[in-house]
Order: sequence, then C-alpha cells, then structure tokens
Amino acid sequence: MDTRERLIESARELLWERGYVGTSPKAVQQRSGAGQGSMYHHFRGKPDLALAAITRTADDLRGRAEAELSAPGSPIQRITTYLRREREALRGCPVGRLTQDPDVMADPTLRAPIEETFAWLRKRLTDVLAEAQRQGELDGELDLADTAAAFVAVLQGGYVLARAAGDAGAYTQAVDGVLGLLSGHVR
Amino acid sequence: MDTRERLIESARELLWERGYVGTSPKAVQQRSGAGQGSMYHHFRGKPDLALAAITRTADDLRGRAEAELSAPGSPIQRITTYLRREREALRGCPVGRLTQDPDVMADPTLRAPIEETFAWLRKRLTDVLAEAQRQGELDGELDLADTAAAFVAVLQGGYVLARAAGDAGAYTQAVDGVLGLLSGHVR
DNA sequence: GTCTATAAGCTGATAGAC
DNA sequence: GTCTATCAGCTTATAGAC
Repeated sequence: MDTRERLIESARELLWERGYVGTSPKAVQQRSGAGQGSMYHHFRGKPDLALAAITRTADDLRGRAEAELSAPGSPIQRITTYLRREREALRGCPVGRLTQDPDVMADPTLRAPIEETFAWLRKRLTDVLAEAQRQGELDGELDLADTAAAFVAVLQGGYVLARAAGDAGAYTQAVDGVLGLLSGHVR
Repeated sequence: MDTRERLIESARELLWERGYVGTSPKAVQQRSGAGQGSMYHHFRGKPDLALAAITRTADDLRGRAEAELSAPGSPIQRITTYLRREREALRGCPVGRLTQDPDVMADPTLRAPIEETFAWLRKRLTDVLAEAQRQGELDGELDLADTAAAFVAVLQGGYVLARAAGDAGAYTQAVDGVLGLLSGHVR
C-alpha cells in the first residue's frame, strides 16, 4: 500500500472512530506513518482527504448492500439477509455517523456522498419491496417507501441503541423487532 | 437566569449542535456570556459541565416521554402519540447523538445518563406494549422487548435519515413505516 | 464570583530544503 | 515525494488579583 492509500485508509478508520470534528490531520499522519508534508502533497487539506475517505466508505457500503439485495432468493428473503447481516454494531455505521458531524453537513461536497448513499439505499429497498408485493409475498397494505425508510432507520437506530447499551445485542433486538412486525404482512 | 444556569443551557445547546468533541469551554463561555474564570468557578472543567448539561437533557427527554406514555388513551394510541410527536428532526436527538461521541462513551460518568435513558425508554415501551397485549389490542405474536427496541431505533434512525436527506420528512416517513408495519398486529 | 495573565500542547496549514 | 521549520489561533486549563 503506497502512502496515499495509507492516508485514505487511516482517515477512514479515524472518521469511523472519532468523526470529522474529532479527527486531526496529525492523527491521520501518525496512524498512516506519513509525514506532514507528505499528506499535503497528496491532498489539499483535511476536507480533501476526508472526501476521498468518505467516498470510498460510501461506495463500500453501497456495494455490499447491492450484493445482498440482488442475490438469489425471494425479495423478503433478500431483505431479511440484508437486515440480519453481521455488523459491528458497537462501532456504529461509518456513513450514518457522519450525519451527526456539523462540519460535514455544512460542506456540500462532503455531505453529498452521504445523502446519495441513503437516498440510494431507500430507493433500492423500496424496489425490492415492490417486487415482493408483485409476487404476492407481501400484502398490499403497506406504503413501500415508508416501509423502506423504517428498515433503514432501524439499522441506523440499532447502532445507537447498541452503543448506548454497550451491547451489540441491542442492535439485533431492534432488527428482530422490525422483522417481527413485518411478519404480519408477509405471505 | 444566573451564570451557572446560563453555562449549563449554553452547554446543552452546543452539545446538541456540535457534540462533546466539537464543543470547547471557550465556545460555551462565549455563548453564555460568562468569563473564563467564571466557568471554572462553577465547574471543575469541561467534563463536569458536560455532565450537568447531559443529565438535564436526559431528564427532559425522559419526562416528556413519560408524560405521553402515561397519558389517557389506549396503549397503542399512547405509543402512536409518542412516536408521532413533533420533533426537530433535522437537529437530531440531543441524547442519541452523544452515543457517537468517543470521548463521552469512554467516560463512564458521562455515559451513564445516556445508557440509563435508553434502558428506561425501552423498558417503558415494553411495558406499554404488554398492556396492549393484555387488553387484546395487540396480537400475541410479537416479542415485546424486540418491538420496543425497534420503535426506539426507528426514532433514532429517523433522525439520521432526516439529516442525511436534509429533509425532516424522512423522519416522518420512517415513523409512518413502522406504524404501518405495526397495523398488521393491532386489534 | 468574576477578571486577567499565563502556559504547554494541539490544529490546520504554508514554505522551502532535500 | 518526503522532510523540517514556522505560524496564528485554539484548547483546556491553573494562578492569583479584584
């Protein structure tokens, strides 16, 4: 891994652990083993490096979701697989957490990949739910966009509960809870 | 409002807007109009002031939830009222957001009120759901603790969606989504 | 109680040598 | 490409006068 790459990966880790406000260029340099001048050679500054890190993290998240949501299986099975996937609940969501960062939200460039990721995810889940409805796997009572928003919200809120409780089980409980609610509308 | 009080209220606002890591004693002093020495007279330092602010914010949240959950009306009505209550979705949850703050989570004293608030809320919702089940308002298929966790998670995740989208409507959609799912189990 | 002075270390860079 | 030097301003206090 070259220096530029190590800088991006270190920035991704620190943004996940400490957010944008809590991550200093110096901390990134130390974790990556790069010097001061080296970082400013590869990136214009903190926002530029953060953008590279955030973009990669967002692409990653999207890639993994797409793999599960387009896998073989019935629509509801695919959604269940996606929701139940093992996540490091106590670390929080590397994309969702940036939503709480005032300096990220204030910068349209940094904010864009986050906005796009969630817009894409909600749309993708809405589409899979529509598939389920067409195939008769899901009843016709649900508003699909609302349901998709609820699913994404349960994941994001599950991270909050897990961190608050200091227990990854809280995340699993929230997911189980929404799947239990879904069961009244399936088949 | 005396100086001590203004310091606490300013700290609450800044913790909500910028989190613990993003809030400096200087910023609190400027917002409150108190001087350097004044702040350190009333509080031992940043963690001590933050604890006063967080405790008050947590008590507030709990008080408002209790008022709605113990109001007149059927259990499901009360839960619906609680979930649908007007919230400033774009500002995020003043308690939940602290969950993302590494320095808060690393300090057991600062962390305690957050952990307690969510534990209390989940328990309280579980109890109201149990009431609903006893009264036949809710079917017997749901795991109540899981369902309660899902409700709290939808609220917390709803804030994330709203901030990501830059639109408070995303929060409302998530709440509507989970209430739609709940409808399959009511009555 | 509130004020000013002081301080060691961090923040987010820029400049220029190697 | 990487390194060291430098910098103005912020961070989180402590000390002591008023």
